[in-house]
Amino acid sequence: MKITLKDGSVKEYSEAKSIIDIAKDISEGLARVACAGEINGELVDLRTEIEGDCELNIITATDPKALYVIRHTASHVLAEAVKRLFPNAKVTIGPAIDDGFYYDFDSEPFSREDLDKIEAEMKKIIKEGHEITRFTLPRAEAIQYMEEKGEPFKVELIQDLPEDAEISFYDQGGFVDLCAGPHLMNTKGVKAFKLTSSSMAYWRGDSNKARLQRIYGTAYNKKEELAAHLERMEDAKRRDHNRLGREMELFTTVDVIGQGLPLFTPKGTKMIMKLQRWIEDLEDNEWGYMRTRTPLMAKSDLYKISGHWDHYKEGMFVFGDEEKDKEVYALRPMTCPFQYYVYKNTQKSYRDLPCRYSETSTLFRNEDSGEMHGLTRVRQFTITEGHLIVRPDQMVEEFKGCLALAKYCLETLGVNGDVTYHLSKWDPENKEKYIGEPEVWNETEQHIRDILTALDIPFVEDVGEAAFYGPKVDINAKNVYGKEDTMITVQWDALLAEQFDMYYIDQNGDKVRPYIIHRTSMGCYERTLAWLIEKYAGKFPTWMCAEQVRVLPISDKYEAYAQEVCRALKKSGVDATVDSRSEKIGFKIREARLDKLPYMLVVGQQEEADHTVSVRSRFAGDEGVKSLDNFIAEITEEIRNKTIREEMPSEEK
RNA sequence: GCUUCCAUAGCGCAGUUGGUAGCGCAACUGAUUCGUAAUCAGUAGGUCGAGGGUUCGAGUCCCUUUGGAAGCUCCA
Repeated sequence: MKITLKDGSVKEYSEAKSIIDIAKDISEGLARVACAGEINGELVDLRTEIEGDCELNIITATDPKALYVIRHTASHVLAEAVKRLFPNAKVTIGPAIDDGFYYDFDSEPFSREDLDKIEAEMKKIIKEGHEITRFTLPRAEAIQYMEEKGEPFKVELIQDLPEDAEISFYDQGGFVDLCAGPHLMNTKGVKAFKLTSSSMAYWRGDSNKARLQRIYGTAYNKKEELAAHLERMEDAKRRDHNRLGREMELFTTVDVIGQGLPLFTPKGTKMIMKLQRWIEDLEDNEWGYMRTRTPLMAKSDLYKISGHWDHYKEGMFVFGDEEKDKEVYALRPMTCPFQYYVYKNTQKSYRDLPCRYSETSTLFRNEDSGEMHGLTRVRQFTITEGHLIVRPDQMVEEFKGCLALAKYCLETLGVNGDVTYHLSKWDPENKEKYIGEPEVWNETEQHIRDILTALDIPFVEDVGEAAFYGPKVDINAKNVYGKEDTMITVQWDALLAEQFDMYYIDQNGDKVRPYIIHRTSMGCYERTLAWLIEKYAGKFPTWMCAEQVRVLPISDKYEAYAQEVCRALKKSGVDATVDSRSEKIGFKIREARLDKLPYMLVVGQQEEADHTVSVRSRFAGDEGVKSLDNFIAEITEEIRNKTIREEMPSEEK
């Protein structure tokens, strides 16, 4: 057989040979650093026997793909260490994940001290340098083997595998774990790892099943890479909006007000208002939207028509008891039906469509108490929410327009490169969660697929993520810790018009059901602000800053001029303040830097005499002396264009 | 809702085997009037989240409870 290597060279063997033996054949050095193989692009174990012609890439420790194998082996070392220290713990599963690995145990909870002990034990196991060997058993024998070892979770895993499956195990010096691999050849290959945290997890993610203890860790090829990763995690903590947003006094929470109900301070409110004014004007002036203003609550009757009463009652704040009270009200968890009744206010002709309604809409959702987090999961939030009532023949064009608007918003915020697009589909296996016919679902999903393809937007498809009334496009972003949240959603709805008896009159004078697009252009302000805080680490583009310029008089003598400068800036729409405290200029600059202000204007005798300002910015440091008029012209231009200036390297002290 | 951890001045923290509640920043008062990242001096601020228990004595140990964090589950 012929084996083509990565560099194009070809090796020929007369009989089947394992990848590790091929590596040894090439050089002993290569065999030492080999972590896995890649046969025709598929990651496989080094022990894999190659039987026919193929392309082989031997993955070495420095290859990023090796991390998956290193981490997987690290999770086995973790399991062995736990079994040594806690013999009663039962092992379950332990995969490699994006930035590390975890292993779930049925055990008493682990404390940080336990993790430290386990970490020390893992180091011992690695130092002992156990050879890792692989063997297989027929299914029945595998079950018996794991039963004898007293590992019921492993038995359950094997029972789910096909009858005729050959079950693979990995043995590292006596510790044997059911595993599909791939793994390193020796525990020594785990060179740099750290256990990061422990938490609770359910067996197979099912809250009705056993509660397990999950230990998270991370592993890298080199100690420096591990250190860099831990440094990134520290940086993420510094950027965390839930911490930085409070530090910067953008928002706060109060225990007597309640969980998931953030309060925005003047600074945070100003930022949100800048975003809101921008979006409202943009939608109304350039994208043909009409603004509505509808109630924050409604009688249960409305939600019964919309289907929310049956599908989403648990998530709503409901006032009153249906048994006792004549009328029951609920705060709205969405805007849709309210805007439908705006549409229904007058009879519409086909000429009136599309009707693009938008509203800066406050919504209420009764999330579970453990779900709330900073500004990203809250019980009251305000979203730039809209519904487009369109003729079926306009649907594709309008849906495209919604995505184009969303993309424009993301670009302006400077975050378009950080998102992923998802086509969220229904789940045909779970029909009771959705309304409408399967054919309609498949048809609309294909329409959206075509639109995304036409717009040249790369996307992934997620089963079971659709709204109950239709499929949608979700635009997701990751937070500093890599957790994904939906920022923007555009939803296709060919069904709810029926429930609300919405129609328009077509050319023939017939009543026709319109289609509906549920969409947001920038998402909800709370979540978007959280995202911006983390993206910019609090150093926002000038246009969205609550305080854009601070005028710093050298001494009290120049306060009058400083106030004059400030007034001139405010008159031009720039958010400016004066730091008139009797402090030294160095101190005022330090504070302004810590407040992450874009611009500081130092003014003293010279500036007052020449009607100039000494400009110091977050982007370029000392920008020199400019005439006041010039500075105002520049900064108003920067704000109007929503320019994102490049930050200079941090000189924080 | 579940598991673990945490809760001490406005914020960030320290507080020894249980023995008189502390530090830094901020705040306030005064002095200083200064040219690009911290001027000096002083003052005030706390039922140690709440409730109960053990003890001669609890910030510290135990129980209950409230809130926060991480993770899980859920998410129109």
